[in-house]
Amino acid sequence: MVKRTSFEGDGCPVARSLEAIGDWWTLLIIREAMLGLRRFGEFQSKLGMAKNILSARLRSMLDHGILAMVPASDGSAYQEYVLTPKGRGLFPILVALRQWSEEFDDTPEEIDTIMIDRAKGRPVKKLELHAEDGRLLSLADITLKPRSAPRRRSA
Amino acid sequence: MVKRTSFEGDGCPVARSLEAIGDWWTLLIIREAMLGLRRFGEFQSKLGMAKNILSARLRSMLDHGILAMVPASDGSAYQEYVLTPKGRGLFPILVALRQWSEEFDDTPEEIDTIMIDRAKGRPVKKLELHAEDGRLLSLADITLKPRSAPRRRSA
DNA sequence: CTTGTGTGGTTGCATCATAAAACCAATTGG
DNA sequence: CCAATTGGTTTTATGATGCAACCACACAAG
Repeated sequence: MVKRTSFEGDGCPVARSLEAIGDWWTLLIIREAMLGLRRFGEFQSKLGMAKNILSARLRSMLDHGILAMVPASDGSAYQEYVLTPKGRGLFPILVALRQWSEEFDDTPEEIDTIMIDRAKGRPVKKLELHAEDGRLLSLADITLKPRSAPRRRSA
Repeated sequence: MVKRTSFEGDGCPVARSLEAIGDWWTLLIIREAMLGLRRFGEFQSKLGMAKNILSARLRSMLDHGILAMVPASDGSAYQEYVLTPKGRGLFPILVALRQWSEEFDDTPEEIDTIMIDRAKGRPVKKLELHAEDGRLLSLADITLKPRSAPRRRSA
């Protein structure tokens, strides 16, 4: 089996997230959903992607509980795709991706939008990771610990 | 050409980041690099991936300036792969992926590690997005603005 | 009720990327 | 110098992607 090496059984939470949203198009669909798109045709025309791929990704996100179908909206009998709380929880990931590009992209002049605080119209600050006591943490300040090592048979 | 729809020309910074690190294995390689792995064989045996794919991903990351080759380290004539500042800048993305899994995974008991503050040995807080004035921002509090639209030089 | 149009998909290929294994060169070790 | 390890490349098979064509349903007009 070649199977594209599913990360389902992996205990690494990064791998587990990638299992759900690591596809090529998934995060872009979620980005558009966060900007308010809801209909199949809206995603398809905005992203310019093949309809079968869009269909497969939407179904995968439904299965993962990232999107939900709501039976109505503007009166028509069609359905719409809306983010669940789990889907909205992806927001920091999108922000992190955006800010990495803003900070390190080789041709930042090609970036066409900036994220601003709606209330003040000012750019947002960088995402920050803090300790429980409030200290700002970077890569060098953290480490990983086994969770609680329950009886984990290597079955 | 089918070409997998490269996002190179896209002005969306999320797409631009995904162009560099949206591959299946790239973020896992970076995760291991952040944990201290440096050698080809270390990545290959730790991740259990095919060597040709690892080779292609490492080269891609070198091209993108995420990794660099350093000619020595422990005295041997081999080379090692180390994160550049741009590569270390991916840290918030990894944290965001991890925290999303921790918060929303359907089977969180399978997650085998937690990220802790090295100094205190306590779990870290969630990533937070703040406005310039310090207010905590969520998805509903932000919007996107065109970067520098006014200059309408007719090409 | 029949035709027409737009939405929301599915189905077939052709092509590309990925995976596993075999192979190979250079390094190191004895 | 011979053998094993490291660090890959090549080969081949299969799964994923992309495009276009097709199809089902809703809705509106005649």
